[in-house]
Amino acid sequence: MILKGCNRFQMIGLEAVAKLAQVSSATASRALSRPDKVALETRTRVLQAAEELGYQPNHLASGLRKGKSRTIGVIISDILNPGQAMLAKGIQDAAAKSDYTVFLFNSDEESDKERRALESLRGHMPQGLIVVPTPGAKTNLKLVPNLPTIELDRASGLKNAHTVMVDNIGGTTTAINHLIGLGHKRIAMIVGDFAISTAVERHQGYREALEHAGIPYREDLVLAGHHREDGGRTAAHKLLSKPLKQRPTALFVGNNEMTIGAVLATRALGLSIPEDISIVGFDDSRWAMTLHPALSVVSQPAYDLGYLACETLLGLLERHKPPNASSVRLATNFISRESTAPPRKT
Amino acid sequence: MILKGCNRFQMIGLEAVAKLAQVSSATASRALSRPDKVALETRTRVLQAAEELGYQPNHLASGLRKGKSRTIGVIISDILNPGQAMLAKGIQDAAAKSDYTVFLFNSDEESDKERRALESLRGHMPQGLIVVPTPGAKTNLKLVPNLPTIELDRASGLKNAHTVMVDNIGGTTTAINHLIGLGHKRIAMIVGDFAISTAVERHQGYREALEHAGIPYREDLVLAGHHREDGGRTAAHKLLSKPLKQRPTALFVGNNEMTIGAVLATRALGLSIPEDISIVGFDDSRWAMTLHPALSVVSQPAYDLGYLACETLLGLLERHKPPNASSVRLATNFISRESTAPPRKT
DNA sequence: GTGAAAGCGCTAACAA
DNA sequence: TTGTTAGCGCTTTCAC
Repeated sequence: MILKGCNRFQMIGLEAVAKLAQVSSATASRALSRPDKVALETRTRVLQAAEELGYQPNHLASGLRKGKSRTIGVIISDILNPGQAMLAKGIQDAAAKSDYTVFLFNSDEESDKERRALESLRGHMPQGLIVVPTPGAKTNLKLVPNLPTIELDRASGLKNAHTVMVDNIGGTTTAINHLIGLGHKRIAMIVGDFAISTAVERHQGYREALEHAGIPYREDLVLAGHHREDGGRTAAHKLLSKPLKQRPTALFVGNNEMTIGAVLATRALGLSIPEDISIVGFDDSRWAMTLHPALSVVSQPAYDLGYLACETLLGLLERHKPPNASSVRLATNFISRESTAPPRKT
Repeated sequence: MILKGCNRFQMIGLEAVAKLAQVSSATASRALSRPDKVALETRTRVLQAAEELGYQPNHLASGLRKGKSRTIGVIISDILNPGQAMLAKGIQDAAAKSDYTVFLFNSDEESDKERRALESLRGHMPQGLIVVPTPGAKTNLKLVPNLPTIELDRASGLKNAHTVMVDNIGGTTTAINHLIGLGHKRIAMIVGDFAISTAVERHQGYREALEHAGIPYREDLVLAGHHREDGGRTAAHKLLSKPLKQRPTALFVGNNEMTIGAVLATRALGLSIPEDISIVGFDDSRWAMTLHPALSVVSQPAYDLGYLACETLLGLLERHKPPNASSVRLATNFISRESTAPPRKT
């Protein structure tokens, strides 16, 4: 035990500050965290001492004492997905503004990883949680009862949950209406996993828009792509291999990854966008913009979504009694680029 | 103080486990964290009690006591950059494997944000740090002396630093040699900020490759793009607006963001890739693949880089005396796609 | 192999 | 307004 403190890189404690300022450590603590409870003169002395010594509070100690830690847990589904990364950034920025620190995890859409993340998190005593729930979240979240939680981007289905999401139905109907407006009748959709609320809602939006326009819903034009590029490719391939008369003239794809697959499948089949097939994706990204032709998309305010989720959570933490379940919906924005055009005359 | 424990969502402590197992809390602690110091029979009893109560250790308490917390800090430059996101993912996965938890921060390449991140981090007593250093890191890192640190992707310039980077020089010379091999003579480069080591190294690789081939280095063919899309666009515009005889026939761009700008500038000028200009970027990404024509790039093993950095750090933490500064370089991989071709005959 | 007791750094009663 | 004191939950001496 020669180098006892070698692992502690922060050794100037409140005690030291208190001594230098010639007060008790209790006063020093108060001076730093509840200024109004201390004489101005004492306060300045303490602050100066703290400054001089380069004092940094030990959050582990104060967290232990207070049962709070100025940290929040964040579980997103996949940091590599630009939309999710944007969510994370919005959260980070909002958290930093209020001096909260973020524990970040990826679930990779796996319920199991989500559970493990929650287990890790638990011991660190975060004060709140923001989660993009996997299908298993309804069960997993029981691991952290009483932990104020915001569900982001989609809903786990848990009652009394606070959610921050986009208007998936509205976003989708806008996109579909755009296609209908261009004259499309055979509009296909590649949907995600119905265990995820966004997939359900986008599908619903698609259906509603068609019905509203008096276009019958056809099951054979709706294929599942399971949220992955591969799934999107396979589904698109199947849809676009139909005989010309049955082949859809427009394709709406329910998420980012699947859209890439769909575009690649289209290219592979030698079809051109938008002449042979109009395509609209959900969620904007760099590649959607730089793609040739540039992709029309329903874009989500991902940064704002993350930022708002975090602000909502921190709001919850301030008030002692969390209000009842809240549900926020942000509007999407349809961006018309080059991947949509009227169907080819037959 | 009616709902005393309402903020503590984890209330089953070691004490409770100990009582159920009919041992002292000291023994319970030992049973869980140093099994060999406890009789097998006692151990199983404790484990069972812990299981039964759903005991979860409080990392705040153990961290406080031990001066360690099973957390590491990670500061990347920008989570929205796919390469950086990939680094983060590699780190996360490696950390999770060893049951470490990650505090993630973005510096956005701003020295100031980096400093603030370090300040936040400090109080949480992370056991180590992985940082993609900003130009101010040399100063900022003094905030956390004694904190085992790995510099990732680039070097701060600090002596005795542990670094995990790619072979920027080798990667660049391969790319330039490829262009030279195609017959290019006027090869331009858009460089990054020389305050960042990768920019310096890539520039050096460019220079060396040219010299090695006997092509004179021309300052007017090297422009700074400051790492941003905008900078890339401006620089490319300037380079490609030269009279045909002086205009470069190939362009090597020093990073991701700038490459987008360069490609967009090229399109805006009505030049076609690769007929009018061959372009090679540094760092692969989804948009580079889906771009039309698909972009030839020097790709980096970003996931491995992150994973390795984290493993290196955790290795450092296990051994008590960290070894001397280490420096790891991973190889890059040149991916030839459609954006490079022989120069047009004049 | 086990228990009693001290204490990590901080904050919240309670007194003064 | 300030100091004294008693822990937060855990680990680690030091005895036994």
